Amino acid sequence: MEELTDRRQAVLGLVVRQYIATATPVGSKTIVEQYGLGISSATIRNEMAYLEEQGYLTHPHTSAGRVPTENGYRYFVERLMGEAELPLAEQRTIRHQFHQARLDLEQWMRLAATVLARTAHSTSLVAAPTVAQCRFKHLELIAAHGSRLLLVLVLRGGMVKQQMLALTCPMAQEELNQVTNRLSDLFTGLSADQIAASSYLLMPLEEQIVNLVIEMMEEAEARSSGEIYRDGLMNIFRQPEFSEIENVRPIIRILEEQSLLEAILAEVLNSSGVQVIIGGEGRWDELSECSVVVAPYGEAGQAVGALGVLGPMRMRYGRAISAVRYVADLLGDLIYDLYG
Amino acid sequence: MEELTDRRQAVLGLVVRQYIATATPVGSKTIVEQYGLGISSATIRNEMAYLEEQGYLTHPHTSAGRVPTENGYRYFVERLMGEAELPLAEQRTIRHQFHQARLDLEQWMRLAATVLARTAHSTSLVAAPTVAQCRFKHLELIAAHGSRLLLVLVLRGGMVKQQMLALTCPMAQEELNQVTNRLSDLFTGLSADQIAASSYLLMPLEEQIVNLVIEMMEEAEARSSGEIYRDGLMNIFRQPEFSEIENVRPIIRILEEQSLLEAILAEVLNSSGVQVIIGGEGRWDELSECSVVVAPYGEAGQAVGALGVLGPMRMRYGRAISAVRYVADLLGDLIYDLYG
DNA sequence: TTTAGCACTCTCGATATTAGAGTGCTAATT
DNA sequence: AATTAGCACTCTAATATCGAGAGTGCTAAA
Repeated sequence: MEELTDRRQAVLGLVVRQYIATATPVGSKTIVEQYGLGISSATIRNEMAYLEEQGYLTHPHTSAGRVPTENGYRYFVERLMGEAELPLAEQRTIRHQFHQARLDLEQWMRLAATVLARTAHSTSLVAAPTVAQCRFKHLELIAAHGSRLLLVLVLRGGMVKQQMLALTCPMAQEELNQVTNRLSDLFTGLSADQIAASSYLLMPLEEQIVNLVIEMMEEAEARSSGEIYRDGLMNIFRQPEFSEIENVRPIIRILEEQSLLEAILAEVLNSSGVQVIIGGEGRWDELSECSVVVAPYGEAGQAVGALGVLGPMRMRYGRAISAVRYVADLLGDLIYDLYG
Repeated sequence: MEELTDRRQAVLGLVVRQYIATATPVGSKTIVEQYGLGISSATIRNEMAYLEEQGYLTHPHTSAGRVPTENGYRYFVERLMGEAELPLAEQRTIRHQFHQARLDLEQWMRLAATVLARTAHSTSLVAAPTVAQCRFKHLELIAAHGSRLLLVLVLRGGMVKQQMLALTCPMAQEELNQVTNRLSDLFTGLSADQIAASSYLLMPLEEQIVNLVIEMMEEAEARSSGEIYRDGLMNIFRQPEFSEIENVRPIIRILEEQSLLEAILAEVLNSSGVQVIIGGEGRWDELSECSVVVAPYGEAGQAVGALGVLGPMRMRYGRAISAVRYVADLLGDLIYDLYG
């Protein structure tokens, strides 16, 4: 990405902004009329031709205005757009909404999705955080009807997992309490691996329970276990580029295909800060007409999740980026505050 | 809904079937060619005119074939379609999928949504069951970092709720255990109302916890607390009637508007058996172009949920109804088996 | 009661036409 | 050397026209 003269940068910036605002190819005359740079339309045409040659703009057809290419958008986002923060009033509103929600991760996820969708006028995606290595904190066994058993597993950090279990023969709650106490003593603070590696003498029942506990802990560590919260699907269909159903189909597919979303969100987990993926960038052709703005949140190396928005390439990047950044930071703080 | 002669019923049935299959207005000639009733096209035209007069068919325009009206579909579903069961092979596949999933309500919900969407070729909706009146079974208080407290509430029937709680001052796990024991003794088997009405002498901490417990139990009883699982959004967009984006918008709105879905699903909770709502039936104009097939599942009066599919009016009702019925029954059995 | 026959209506696709927007180039201007 | 006015040229998108074809409703005959 080479240097452009100031004037060319200005022209590129204006074309991108104008196209984002109107969804219509922008002509040289429009630029002069809207933003008059003290320059004639002919000069702008020359500059546009140069920018096209360099791969920042295209023509839908001979006699139409210019449209940014993926590279054009990228240059815009990286060099021209400038940093923006969410307006303070909006920040306050968002913060307020989170603080008056209950201390509950699931509620927060849902709220984050809603807030992001509304703030960025896009479709939002929020993946719950997963812990890098979770540790046993507490186990509870509760006799249910028949020989059913409810196993409640609490992990350090406050994550709770539950699972029903069918035994071969019913057990009294008394016995279960003994098992609970014994296992809790043995395993408190251990990771799944450590539990698996430990070789205590276990009774068959205990064996069965321990295996399930290990399985549950491993699942908690696995990405892909978590749900992905979505909102604002409507927003994306309001955009004129999706007035044709064929353009909509890939989007729906993306949003329904859990694994694809996970792949995209996983990408960002090991990095930090907001990332902008424009038009799939060759790696995801399903996203060819879209852009994604994502960021990880939470404590690096410990519990991290990812959130972001999905919209047409013609996205208001400033707003999207600042919204994603703000919500990610906020959610990180809240989680840190809740779970330590 | 008056009686129709056999021949008129036959014609209506064929028109509906043909239209469902092809999405094209069906003319008298098509009927003769496809299904030859030993009758000329002119006679069929007469019968069609009569059926139109009675409100079972319409014309998109003078020179097009006939299209069923909402009443036409309703007559078809109620009188002409006949009962159908899912093919045994398919039943077996579905049952197998459920049995090899884990004993976990959430997994089942998700699976039910997937299976329904695939089997009925529509968009599916599955609302988790809510209990009419839930009863306290077990409470666990777990000290978290700082003065945070994790409260795990188990209800009779195996539902588990968790909630973080911020105390004014930190408490040792010992003390918490005492509180746990005391409250568990007092409240086991009681409903939220009964707990609220009981007037034991409680310490401020206990007071706080009890209030939260009541709140959690009430929330568990409230409809609208539960998530609604969806799947197969794609299926609906494959239908030719949704090739225009304007027709799609209301659908998306329905699927995003939690409250609307709840209203529809709630409708069915107090009835029993599969219900077919064709074209909103005047009550939901958002559904004007769609049909919904829903059924409750679970134990009436105890834990009931609802599930169904949403598709174009031109839906394969036989398949949809049998799929919904089968999955509802299966899920009911599984839940009964799991929770007693 | 059914049906053959026919005039009539309306849609859908193809084709033609036109207005307008925007470009690229050339020659003049600064 | 850079900028700009001017103009020919291209392409789209909207609109109008037209004919083929599908399907109806009606009438009169079987």
